[in-house]
Amino acid sequence: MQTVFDRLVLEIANQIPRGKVTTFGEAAKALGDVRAARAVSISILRGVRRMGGPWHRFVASDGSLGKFAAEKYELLSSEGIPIRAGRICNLERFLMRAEEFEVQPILLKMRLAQRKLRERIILEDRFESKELVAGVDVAYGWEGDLEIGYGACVVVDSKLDVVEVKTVRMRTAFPYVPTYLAFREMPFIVASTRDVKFDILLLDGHGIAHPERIGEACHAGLVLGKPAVGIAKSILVGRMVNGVIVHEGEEVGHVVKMKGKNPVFVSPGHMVSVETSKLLVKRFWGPYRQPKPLAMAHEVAKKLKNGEISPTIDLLKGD
DNA sequence: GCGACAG
DNA sequence: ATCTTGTCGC
Repeated sequence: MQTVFDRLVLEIANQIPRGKVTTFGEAAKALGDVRAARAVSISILRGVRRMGGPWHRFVASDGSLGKFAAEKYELLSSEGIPIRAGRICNLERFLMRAEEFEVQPILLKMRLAQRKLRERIILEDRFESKELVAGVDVAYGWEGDLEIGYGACVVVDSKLDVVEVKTVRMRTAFPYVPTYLAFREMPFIVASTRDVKFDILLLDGHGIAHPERIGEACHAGLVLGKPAVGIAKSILVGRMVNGVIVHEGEEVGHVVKMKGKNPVFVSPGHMVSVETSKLLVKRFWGPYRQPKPLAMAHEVAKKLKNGEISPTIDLLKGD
């Protein structure tokens, strides 16, 4: 119950009267995008339920109860909701739809922000140098109902030697919602790269291979004013055509397949071309399943989460 | 059962 | 991404 998203979900929960229910999807739509349905359910379970709120008035779109069905059955039954075979009967009769909620459509606002920001994306090579490449990654964990993120930035030089490592620990400000990943991870990217010297940024996720053509790598490149490349393990949008990711008729990225490794999907974020993005990923690969800076950042973030190392910056207790 | 949506 | 025992493959 700590993020803006959690507070908005709670507002929705408090607008459902006794004898009514809503679905995770309808609540997500009220917030501006059905894609947030999963995030809504997590927020309900870890936030609203723990604080004793009306968590039971949220069900799946087919009327099934979902997690803690037995407990939810008792609570809904006592409020007059008919349930048979684990499903609400005549769901539409008791359902509150998205339009009935009065809540800030935060995801819609974020989508508009993405559309405004994407106008500034440059898909041409604009390098000062290609000597120092930074990789950033974030690991996540829960402490009760508080979600904590552990960010790591690792910089390597042209010989693939690690020249700098910076880490940060802080609370997560936004849940994971497909196509809005940047809003979850940008705070960690900004904090872990602050005062770090590098020429190119690599991160887990997509660049322009995104439904709005502005994935996390674009967002990060724009905010930091640096060339940035996205490297993902699966496709978000588009189809593979001869090693190229094609979305709505445009070439938005490449499939890079290194010997003995699973393929990765590479798309430019900012100040780099589609072609150069691919070459850079190969150039800084190393003996891992992804480019060395990313593999290292992943390891460091995991160690930080496990308490094996302490953070350069700890925003949990000041610093 | 199908389709599947980065991390 | 995280949750997790035993299981599979080199």
